[in-house]
This record gives sequence, structure tokens and C-alpha cells, in this order.
Amino acid sequence: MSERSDPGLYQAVSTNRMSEAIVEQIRALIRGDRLRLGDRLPSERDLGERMGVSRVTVREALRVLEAGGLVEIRVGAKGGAFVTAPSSAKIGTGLADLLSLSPLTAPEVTEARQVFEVGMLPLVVERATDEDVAELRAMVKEHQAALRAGEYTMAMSAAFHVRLAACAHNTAIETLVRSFHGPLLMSLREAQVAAPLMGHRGTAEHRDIVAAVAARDAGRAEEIMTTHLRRTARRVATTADGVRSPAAAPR
Amino acid sequence: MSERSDPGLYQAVSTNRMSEAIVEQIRALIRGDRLRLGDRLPSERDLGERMGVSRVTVREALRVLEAGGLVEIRVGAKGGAFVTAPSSAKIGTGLADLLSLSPLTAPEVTEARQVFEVGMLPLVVERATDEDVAELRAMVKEHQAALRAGEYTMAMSAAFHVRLAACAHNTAIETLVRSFHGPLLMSLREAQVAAPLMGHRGTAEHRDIVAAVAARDAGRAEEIMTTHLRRTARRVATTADGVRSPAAAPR
DNA sequence: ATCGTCTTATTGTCATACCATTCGCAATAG
DNA sequence: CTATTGCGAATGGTATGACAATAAGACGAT
Repeated sequence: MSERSDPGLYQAVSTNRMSEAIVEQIRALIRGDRLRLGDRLPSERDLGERMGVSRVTVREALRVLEAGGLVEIRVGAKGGAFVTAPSSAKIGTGLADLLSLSPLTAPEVTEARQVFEVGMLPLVVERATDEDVAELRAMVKEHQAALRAGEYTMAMSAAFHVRLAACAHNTAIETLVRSFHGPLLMSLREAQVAAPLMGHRGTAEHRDIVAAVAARDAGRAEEIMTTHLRRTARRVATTADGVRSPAAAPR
Repeated sequence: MSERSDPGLYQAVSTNRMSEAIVEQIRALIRGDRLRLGDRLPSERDLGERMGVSRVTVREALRVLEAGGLVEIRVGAKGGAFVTAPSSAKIGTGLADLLSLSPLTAPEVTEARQVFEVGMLPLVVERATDEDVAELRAMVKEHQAALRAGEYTMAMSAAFHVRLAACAHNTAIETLVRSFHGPLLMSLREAQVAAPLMGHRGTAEHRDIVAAVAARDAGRAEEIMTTHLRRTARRVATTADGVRSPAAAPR
């Protein structure tokens, strides 16, 4: 992590794999805007013929592109590979996969989340519409009802945070927050069961955050959110030492 | 964007593709810790036989897993698919791809970046070691020299920001910052040429940020960074209206 | 006009074969 | 005895050709 001139952007270009070369070529076409959203690539046979490779090779390339969310593949006549914008959901799950399987630990992810979710609040406060606030309020109400019914879940909490992020009216921010909640949910699901009372304070804080947003009081929102997330952080710390604990428990 | 109970976590499970089923199966094995870091999967032929599918199908599954950074594939005797932790670099490029090809616009990404890079500063200030500061200083010096020589590039600026993020000593944060810089670099490369003088103020601000970090003055660091990034944001706004402009310019 | 049905283009999968790479081991040379 | 060389086997990478499954559109029968 101490490289000076930031490699990591410049990847090893040596790939003695035909399919990888094809992936790069098509990726370049997409990045370079020569292939656009919705465009259809030639059929597998066609591509293979043009590039002088077999269909298998082309197919492997397409699999990779598909996995990366760059193309969508449809079967049947008029089917084929279509350039697609990775949906927000696709990005989210991709990110979640990456995060949950990476060497990142839960505390690290949680900390990053704190940075982000607190940092976004000024934008949220500035841009939240009346509809946003109304929906947040409804959400809190709903969650509190669920809480009384003993049906409050971490998913609800996550939904709140995502909805709050949406108030920043910035897709990038919302996507990131959404992604953060994926892997964490997994690691926290049982913690929730272990500490069901947590929800009381949690939803109360949610309510207060909404109030602060409604009052356009960024400082107060940040303050509450900081406390709120710090508690989550503590919970993470006491539950697991990693999203995927590096030295896993014996099976 | 207004789903209440956060689907997106629950994906369509219907995939009538053999290879996808295999992917899911292996992914589950990895998540469930039945396959661990460094473990070697059976050979393609072997896997195919066990699962009752052809080698091609297995290979396509492996391509997907490989693209997702879950396995690494080595050729030769004793080769095969090995379970691997996605490297930070791999995550970064995956993220970069996702970001740069998503419907996210450059202003959005920039804004998210502002949130994040400013928000992380307290952590940076708190945790930066003497070595960190020394290296940052060296970096700034180097960049200023490059600037005088007319060789200052956006890549250098990006490297600085990444190095600064590394001072938070949190891999998640560093990875995110690194990822943010990938797509942005692309969209800014020519802007840099258009406004070469920009570097003077940029490096000066970098220097001041380092000074603030050294002085453990989070407030000051945030202040400078905010200004610094706001200028970048303006540059982005005037250069392109999107990382990948949705309605692209005619070719 | 509407509803099946056929045609056709395209992906999904298979079986087999051959090449390239790499590792381990044994034969051989010193 | 040691070091080098060379061979063989395991494994991924690619090619070929074939057939099945699917979906869109054309066409024809009612």
C-alpha cells in the first residue's frame, strides 16, 4: 500500500488468454462509447468468426462481461449480448460480494460506513424534499409498530438508512450506502436476535434523525447519526471480528 | 428507489443456466466456509464429471467466479482453480468498472467522493503515523518538482489522495478512495491538459493538507480538502456532464 | 382479425480432440 | 553423490461440430 505512483490503475496487460483479450476489446469499445447502452453485439458465431476464435472462447468472454454487468444476454431469435448499464441493484450486489469476500473486516467496513453516512448528512438535510421527509416519517412509524409487534428486523433498519441516503438525491451516494448494508446485514442478522431490545433505541434515533432533517439541522443530524452508528459499531465489534472472519470458526 | 423492505438483497433465483447454478453452488461453498482461502477446487474435468455437466459448462462457471475475484486459475500440473481473496486492486477495478459504466454521472461521483474524502479526514488526522506524514511530504515535493518540469499529471494527484486515504489505516476506506479515482481520472485526463495551471494550486493545497495532518488539525484539513475538491467538482462540471454521458456526443 | 404453427436466429450444452504449460521424477552426465 | 536434462502426466486453453432449447417473427388456417 505504499506505492508511489499508484499502480493499480495500470494492470498487468499480459493475458495469454484469448477470451480475456476479447473482454478487453469489447470493454474498450463500451468505454470508448463505440458501443452504447442497448446496442447489440454480433452473435457468438459472428464474433468468433470476425475475431478468428472459436465460439467457446467468445462465450467465455461474454460470461466475464456479463458477470461484470456490462452486457446482458438474451436467448432466442433477436437475442444476443446487449450492452447494459449495471443496474443499481447489480452494482450493489457486486459490491456486496466484493466486500463480503474481501479481506476487509467488519469493523473496517463499519467505520467506512460511518464516515460516509455521517458525511452525507449535510447533503441530505439540504436536499430532502417534503415527500422524502414524509416517507421517512412513515417508515419510522411503521418500524416502531413492527418493533412493538416484535417483528423489527435489521433489514428494516437497513432500509431506513438507504432511504435516508436517497434523500441526498445522488445515485452514487445511495448506491454506496445500499452496498454497505448488504454485507453488514449478513454479519449482523443473528446479533439482532441476540439483542432485540436494541431496536428501541435504534428506531428512536431514526425518528430523531428524521426530525433533524425536517428541521434542516445538519449538525444535530450528524450528532445523532454518529451516536447511532457508534452503537452499531460496538455491536459489530462484539459479534464478529470480521465480515468473513479470516481465521474462521471450526466447522 | 422507493421500495420499502429493501429487495435487491433477494435476487431472482431462477437461472436456467447450468453454469450459473454451478457458480451459485461454489459461491455458497465459499461463503459457507466449506471452501477456504487457498483451497483448490477439483479440476475442470473432475468437476464436470461430479456435477454431470460438460467441461465447457464448468469452465464458464469458473470464468464467472474468476471475474468476481473469488477464484484464481493457474495452468499446468498442480494448477486449477484456487479460492482467493479479492485483492484490493481487483476490488478497485471492479468498482471502477461498475461506477464508470453505471448511470452515475461524474458530478454525482465527485460529490460522493467529496463526502468521503472529507469525512475520512478526522480518522486520517488521528491515525497518520510519522512515516505516513513523511511519505506524504515526499510525495508533494516530488509532485511539485514534476509540476515545474511540466510533467504533473492527474495520476499523481490521484496517487496523493489514495495515499492520504491510506493514512486512515482502514483498508475499506482506502479501497473506496482508490476506486473513486479510477473513473474520475478517465474523465479528467484531458481537462488536465486544458488547465495545466491548475496543478499549482492543487499541489499547494496538497501541501497544506499534509501540514494540517501533521499538526493534527482535522478542522483545517477538512476545510482545505473541501475547497480543493470543490474546485475539482467545478472542473468536472465544466468538462463533462457525465462519467459516461448518458446522451453521448455524436461520434 | 385471431390464434396456432412453422421458420429461423440465437444462445445453451455436449463430446471429443489437440495444444501449451507446468510439475515431479527418473535417467543420465559430471 | 550431485546437478542437469528430459520425459510423462495432470491441467487449463482452444477448436470443431453437433444438437437442444428458446424466443421472435412470419405465415397460414379458421
